[in-house]
Order: sequence, then C-alpha cells, then structure tokens
Amino acid sequence: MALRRKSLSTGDIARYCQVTPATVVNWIKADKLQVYTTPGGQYRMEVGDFVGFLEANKLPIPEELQPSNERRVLLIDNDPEVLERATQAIAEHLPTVILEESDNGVDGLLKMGGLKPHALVLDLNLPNIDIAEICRRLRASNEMRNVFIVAVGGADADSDIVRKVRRAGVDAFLARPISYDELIRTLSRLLKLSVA
Amino acid sequence: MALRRKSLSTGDIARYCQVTPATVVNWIKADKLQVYTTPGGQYRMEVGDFVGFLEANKLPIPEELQPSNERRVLLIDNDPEVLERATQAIAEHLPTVILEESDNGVDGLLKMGGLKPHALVLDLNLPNIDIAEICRRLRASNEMRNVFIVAVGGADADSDIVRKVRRAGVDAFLARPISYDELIRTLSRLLKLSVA
DNA sequence: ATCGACTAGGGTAATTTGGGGG
DNA sequence: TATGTCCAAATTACCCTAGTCG
Repeated sequence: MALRRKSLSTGDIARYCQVTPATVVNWIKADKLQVYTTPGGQYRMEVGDFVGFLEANKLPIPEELQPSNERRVLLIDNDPEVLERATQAIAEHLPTVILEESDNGVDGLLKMGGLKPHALVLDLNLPNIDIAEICRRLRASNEMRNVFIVAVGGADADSDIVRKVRRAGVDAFLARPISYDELIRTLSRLLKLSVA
Repeated sequence: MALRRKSLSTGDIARYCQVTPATVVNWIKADKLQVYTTPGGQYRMEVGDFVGFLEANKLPIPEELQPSNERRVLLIDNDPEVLERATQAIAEHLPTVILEESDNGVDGLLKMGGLKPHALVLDLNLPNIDIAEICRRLRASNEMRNVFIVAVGGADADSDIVRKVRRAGVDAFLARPISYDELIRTLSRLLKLSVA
C-alpha cells in the first residue's frame, strides 16, 4: 500500500532511486539530501522533501509518490478478518491506493471526514448506526457526494436495507462471503486503476 | 491540540515520531528522552519538554503540537434557531474561534474528521444516531480523545442518555432552553479564551 | 590521481512478537 | 473485558568504515 508512513529511511530512498543504501548515505554526507536523524542516529527524510529533491534533480518520480495518482479508499467493516484480507488484497493488487480502515460507523465517519476518500467500502450490517442514513447524507454532502460507495453484505438482495441504500445511490454491491477478487475488480473499475 | 493533554505516553511519542513504542522506551533507557514515571510505573513526558526535545534534535514538529491561538469549534444541533443564535453569540464574544456547524449526526461526524475541533457542542436529542456511542468512540480515538465535549439538552438530568454520556466523559452540560451566555462562558473556560 | 558508486564486515538501531500486570 | 503499557528476546534494518572498481 502506498505510504502510510510520512518519512523515509535511506533504504526506502535507495529503492526508489535504484541505488544501494550506502550510496544514499554518500549523498547525505555530500549535502545533496537534506535529512534529519533520529535520536538513535538513523537518517529520516520527509516524503515531501524527497519529492522536492527528485524534481530539483529532474529524476523520475515514482508513481506512488505522485499525489495526483493517489486514490484514497476507506474500508468500514465489523469483521476484523475482512479488514485484514481486504487490506492485503488491495496492497497487493492496487499498490497506489492509500487505505484506511475502521471497524465501526462512528469512527469510520470521523476518518472519512479527514481522509476524504475516493471510494468507500461499507458494511451493511454495522451495529448502532443507520447505514441508509449515512448513504443519503453522503449523497447530500457537497464534499462527499462523489465518493464511490461499495456496499458489502445484504445477503438478501430484496431486504429493506438493500432497497434503501440502492435508492440512496450506491455504486456497487458485494455479496457475503466476500470475493476479494471481485472487490479488487470493483475498486479498479470505479477508480480507473489497473490491477497489478 | 495540547489544550487538555499535558503529558504524553510512550505510545503518543511513538506516533508523533513514527517509530514503535519499544523504540521510544529504548530512547528513554539511553537517557535521550527525559521522562518521569507514574506510581504505576508508566512513563510520562510533558508536551513542552517533548517539543523541546524535537527542536534540540532538529526533528520535525507535528502540526498539532505547534503552539497556536487558533481554536476550532464544531456545533451539532437539530434546531436551526439554536445554530443561528449560537453562531452569532460565538462570533460576537469569541471572535477568534473558527466555527463549523451541522444539523445532523452523520454530517457532523464527517465535518469533525476534517475540522478536528478543540471543542464539540453536541445536541443530545439528535435523531437516528447513538449519542453515547459517539462520545465513547471519540474518547477511544487517538486523534479526537482530547476534544472538549459540551452536551446540550438532557432536560432530565437523571435520564438514561445523560448518565451514559456522563460516563463517557463529557466536559460540560447545558440545559434547554440554552443560555447563550452560559455557552460562551463554558467555551471560554474550556478553551482558555477571554470573552470579548 | 580523483571521484562516484558498489561490496563486505561489524556494531547499533528499530521492529516484531509474546507475556504479564494496571 | 478490553486497551494501552512495559519488558525481554529475536529478527530485521540501518550506519559506518575500509576497500574495490571503473
């Protein structure tokens, strides 16, 4: 998955630049790279500074560091196994996606406000919260109305909740048990990303 | 934020520095971090000391630890008149406050994630949402746990909802009908602002 | 000869994992 | 009960120096 972390080690930089870590250290000592050091003496560099360095030296910028290519996805599901397996599948097949996850509705909405995701994968069986209400409010919100909503669950396609969220304008449904292949295909289609 | 929180645990420091808690403990044992110990054996560090440490080591200082006079407040209430009058009162008496408002829970949580307010004024009678659940989740969230919560409503001080949110750690209660003077006094006290 | 990048090693830092007590 | 913290041991990643190559 693309950068959870906001700072890079020499090893990270070396991989991006396709040189050895020792070479990166040489650049640092030659003052070509501006880094800071941890209390333990390890070099760290902010992603933004690194991108600036790449631009200044006209080096190619890796795809996952280009903010324009970034796709943010929020995953809200009650089941920790679903979160784990979906995270793994996305990291493997959609490496440029920045993923956040949440196991409940309240925290999910909080994260949503901060992340402003391009796509939302939403468990229809979340307790203590009105899913259809969430979908309606999202579609009514100026900032969030364009988010792609993928609804998960709804064993019965004719159930009340499925009818309600369908009316609210959900973009895709996934049946349980989840096919992670199908999740990947759905996200790549909605986000216009190619599958790795 | 650093308004309410005056001391940091190893986990907090680890998050700020983007390392694991165990690494922070190593720094402490190597005398690179000056902390004190609670009677229960937990490490604690004052925010000010931590910022000093970051500066001394030329480490990047997280946004939310930068001293600032800015105060952000989110107002969630069902009643448009309450929103309007509270907005007016705050604009008049607490002019430095950045205010956002919402008339429902879902949208309020979305705004909350984006605004990351210092204080939240929350209607206890919001429909379609579990207020006590919100309070609990906020207190359980790393990013939001320090927000001041002012609960509005709860005509009956012994009602179920009031007991629940009190247990979740609400900072103040306001009775209905709202006294806007009292709202201003409460906010100015919590946010350490003087009333204009 | 100089410079920039790689290799190899020894020592250190950071992460991971699992267990225990508040 | 659930969460966050502390500790210890094992693993991985990193820094440094010295030496090699082109």
